[in-house]
Amino acid sequence: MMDEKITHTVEDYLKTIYDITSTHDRASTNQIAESLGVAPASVTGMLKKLAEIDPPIVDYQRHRGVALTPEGEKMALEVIRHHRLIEMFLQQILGYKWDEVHGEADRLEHVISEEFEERIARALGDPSHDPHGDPIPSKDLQMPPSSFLPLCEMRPGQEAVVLRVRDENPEMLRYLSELGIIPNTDLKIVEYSPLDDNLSLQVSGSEKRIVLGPRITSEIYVKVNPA
Amino acid sequence: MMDEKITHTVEDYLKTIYDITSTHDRASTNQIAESLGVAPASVTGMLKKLAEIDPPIVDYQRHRGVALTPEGEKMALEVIRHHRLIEMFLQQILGYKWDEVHGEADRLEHVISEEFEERIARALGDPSHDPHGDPIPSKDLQMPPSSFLPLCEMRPGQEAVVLRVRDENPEMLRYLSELGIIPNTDLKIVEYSPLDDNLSLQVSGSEKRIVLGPRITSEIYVKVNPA
DNA sequence: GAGTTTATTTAGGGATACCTAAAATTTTTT
DNA sequence: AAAAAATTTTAGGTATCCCTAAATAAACTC
Ligand SMILES: [Mn+2]
Ligand SMILES: [Mn+2]
Ligand SMILES: [Mn+2]
Ligand SMILES: [Mn+2]
Repeated sequence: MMDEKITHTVEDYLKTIYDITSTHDRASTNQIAESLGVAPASVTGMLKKLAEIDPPIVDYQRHRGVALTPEGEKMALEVIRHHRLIEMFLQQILGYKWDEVHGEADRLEHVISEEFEERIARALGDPSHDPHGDPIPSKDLQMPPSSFLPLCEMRPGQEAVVLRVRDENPEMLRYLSELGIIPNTDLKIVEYSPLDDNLSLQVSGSEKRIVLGPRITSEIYVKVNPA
Repeated sequence: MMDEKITHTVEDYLKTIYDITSTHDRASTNQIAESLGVAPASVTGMLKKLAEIDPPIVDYQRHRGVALTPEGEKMALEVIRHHRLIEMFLQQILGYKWDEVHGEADRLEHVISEEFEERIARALGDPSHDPHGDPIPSKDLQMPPSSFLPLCEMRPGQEAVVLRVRDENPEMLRYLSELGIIPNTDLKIVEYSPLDDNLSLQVSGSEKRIVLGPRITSEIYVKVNPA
């Protein structure tokens, strides 16, 4: 039947599939299992269920992973909009730090009403990005266009502005904000060491050199300044 | 073991038991079943489970219903504090009407962190009562003292101030606010009709007579003005 | 205090929603 | 075409919450 009730867990599956398919064609069972911290067999079971819903919210093909159907994508964007608006709201209105918002938003995103969503969106002036620079889908679920590259692909001489930092790791977020690396920060790449993929860089306005390993630089997304 | 994780359903049981035992010695199985909309046998099963938790959160005696233990009362007050702070927050900060806050709060109360609780309490200036006049337990879970009588016990000639209105029925709340009957409204009882228990009364400052039946007047709580 | 009524418990199920380990299968790599 | 890797199936499990019908216990009434 149409309009199946969706559980929190299903919403988390949809978010994960959305995330993976933003960089891959389809999301594999193992990728999903890894990301959600469950066994692959659990994922297979769930995917088959999601493909049986009418209308199907995923396109599942045995041994070739899943992609979201248009219906599934809408539902994923709905949850993502909730999550990112809530993060913004916690930071702007309740004074949370940027490393404290993700966990709370992960719980609240499944529970708030459309009314709540609309009211915080209005209170925040319909923001297009959350505290980590993640784009917030509009009310009609259009994702704001944005093109960024991972910092790890930058090379010496290039200058770039930080657009986005992955928000799952609070410790990393605290570390980066201590270094002054947050969305809108201007960076200059000074050195690249191919052996360990470390990047040495400077925050605009400071002389200090900062060295970051690939574990970190792959979680930061930037836009290169035109030379 | 200590520190069992409590489900949302259990939190709802605790709230219900707290509510019933505010006017009765113990809460009977059937009262709880009625209030939660489940079968009496389901309640019995749940109560036995709650009494088995270490430490027990209810004192359950076959055929004599339950009362909360100190531990259970703490947990109930914790949820009630969440609920009422959230209601206040929705009304004061997000601009909800007083009849719209209850449902949203009923979902959010189970999900917010202590951090969230503290931040909205601070943002609201540590309120002692919610939009319906319900007392909000303090951070250390003391219920603010308040003594009120149901409006239905008032008689002609008495004057009283509205302290509290039961918040479960949004339609009634809308009706009452149209009549100007909200917490802090001063009322004067004009007439009592013993046959149907109707009360005729005036809102201070208005000439208009308002007639309310017992279904409504038993949901409004007041403090009598000293004559 | 015996019978009636009401409240509660027992006994037995069912649904949902999720999970895992190990064996079997399919796909990919070499 | 083997071997390796990824995926699926099988078989079974956990936890939570809820239900009805019938038996039992307690409370109430006369
Ligand atoms: Mn929404
Ligand atoms: Mn974010
Ligand atoms: Mn609390
Ligand atoms: Mn209330």
